[in-house]
Amino acid sequence: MITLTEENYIKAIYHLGKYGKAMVNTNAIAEALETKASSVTDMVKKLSEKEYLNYKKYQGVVLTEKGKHIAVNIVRKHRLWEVFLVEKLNFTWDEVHEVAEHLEHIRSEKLINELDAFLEFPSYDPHGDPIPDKNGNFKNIDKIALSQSEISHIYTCVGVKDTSSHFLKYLDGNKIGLGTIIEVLHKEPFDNSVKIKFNATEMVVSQNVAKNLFLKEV
Amino acid sequence: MITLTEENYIKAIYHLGKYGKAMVNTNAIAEALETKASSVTDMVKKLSEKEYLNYKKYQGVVLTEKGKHIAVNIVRKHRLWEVFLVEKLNFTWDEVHEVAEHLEHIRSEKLINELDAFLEFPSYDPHGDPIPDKNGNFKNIDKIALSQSEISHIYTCVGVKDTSSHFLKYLDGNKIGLGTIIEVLHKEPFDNSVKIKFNATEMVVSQNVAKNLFLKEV
DNA sequence: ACTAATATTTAGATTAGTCTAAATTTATAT
DNA sequence: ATATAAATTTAGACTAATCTAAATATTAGT
Ligand SMILES: [Mn+2]
Ligand SMILES: [Mn+2]
Ligand SMILES: [Mn+2]
Ligand SMILES: [Mn+2]
Repeated sequence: MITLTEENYIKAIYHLGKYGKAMVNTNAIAEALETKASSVTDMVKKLSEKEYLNYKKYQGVVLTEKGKHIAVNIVRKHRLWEVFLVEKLNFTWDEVHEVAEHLEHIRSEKLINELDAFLEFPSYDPHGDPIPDKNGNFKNIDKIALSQSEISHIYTCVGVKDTSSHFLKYLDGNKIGLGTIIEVLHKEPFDNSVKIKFNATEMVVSQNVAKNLFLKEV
Repeated sequence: MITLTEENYIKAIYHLGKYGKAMVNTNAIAEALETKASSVTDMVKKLSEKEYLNYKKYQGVVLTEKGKHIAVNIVRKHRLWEVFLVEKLNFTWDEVHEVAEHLEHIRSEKLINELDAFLEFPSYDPHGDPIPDKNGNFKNIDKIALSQSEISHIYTCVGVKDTSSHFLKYLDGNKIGLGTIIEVLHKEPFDNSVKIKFNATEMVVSQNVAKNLFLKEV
């Protein structure tokens, strides 16, 4: 049996280990879960014992296949619930995360597969993140950050990296959302800000914004 | 802050105290929650401390208004989720209880009120139990058990008392469900069995069944 | 009214998850 | 190479929820 807390650790480690990084270190996990490093050490020993991950003292952890499988299933549930909340219950994309954080732990194969069908097997969640299917496969779109874009090219906005309420509300306020068509007008080398144009509006966004907005060439 | 376990105790006490019974006793709670009497005593002290109920040593407990409010809210969530599972996700009425047992603890005002609206404000759950509205009011239908029925009267089946999978599957197997029109043909004094007729079918049901099937005079 | 059976509470132990503070290891910087 | 800083682990303590076994209170039967 796996506990809710264990699930949260495994998911956090999965997300932290996603981009490169051979090993995920203790402090990173502690920060992600808003807990203390000493608590992480304890839990990581237990998860290692249960073979959800491999743990090298003072080095960090790597999920096993068994651990990855658990993680992907939680991500699947999290993102499907997010779609449900936005599509069916009038939640905005900045409201869904907190509730999905709890719904993701409800354990019922039938529930999640029926929900998937009810939502007509969505491939992406409200933040543009891919939703694994019931076998754990997800179609990864090849997206780039706005900061990686090329001048005078035209892109569609397909996702966000930062899913915090602050950032999402900033985008809402500026009428940028998934599907928005963006032309890159200028990239300022001095502060890495980017001048963009969309729906006849021109605006300059900071490097911070540019790094957190994902695009796909149209 | 109230824990998931506390919520389960409060809900169990609410259901046990519903019919008459001034006080709910320790063993009844222990049985309902499949735990030991000593655990109940501990928890009941804590809930009393937090003013969710009044506890008289060796006598039992009664929920306070504060406790009742919590209980009704959990019941509301439980029954709304049950409706969702049946209406939208193809669950049968004997499959919903277990999952709803977990979903009922998800805490989000918006979630539950939007779900309520999405389901078009249902008044009854799949077992015929009334669903409290957001203010905690529920319209109680005046129903009687089949065992209380009168000969040659005609009734509509409006609910079940026992919501166990066993009983529900028995009803399914005999094509009895909510909405079924039933005529009472004979009541056998010897064993309290009842002979009924519905959809041109005649059958005899045991006292056990007769006590767990709720009817309303048509 | 007294005894026996039943119900309930207490005492003490256990497990999961967490924390602070101290000890240890690894990384960095002269 | 050595000292210092940063990261990590250990030790010991705490809370929530549970259990078993023993003690105590209530109820029922004669
Ligand atoms: Mn979570
Ligand atoms: Mn998301
Ligand atoms: Mn529950
Ligand atoms: Mn029900």
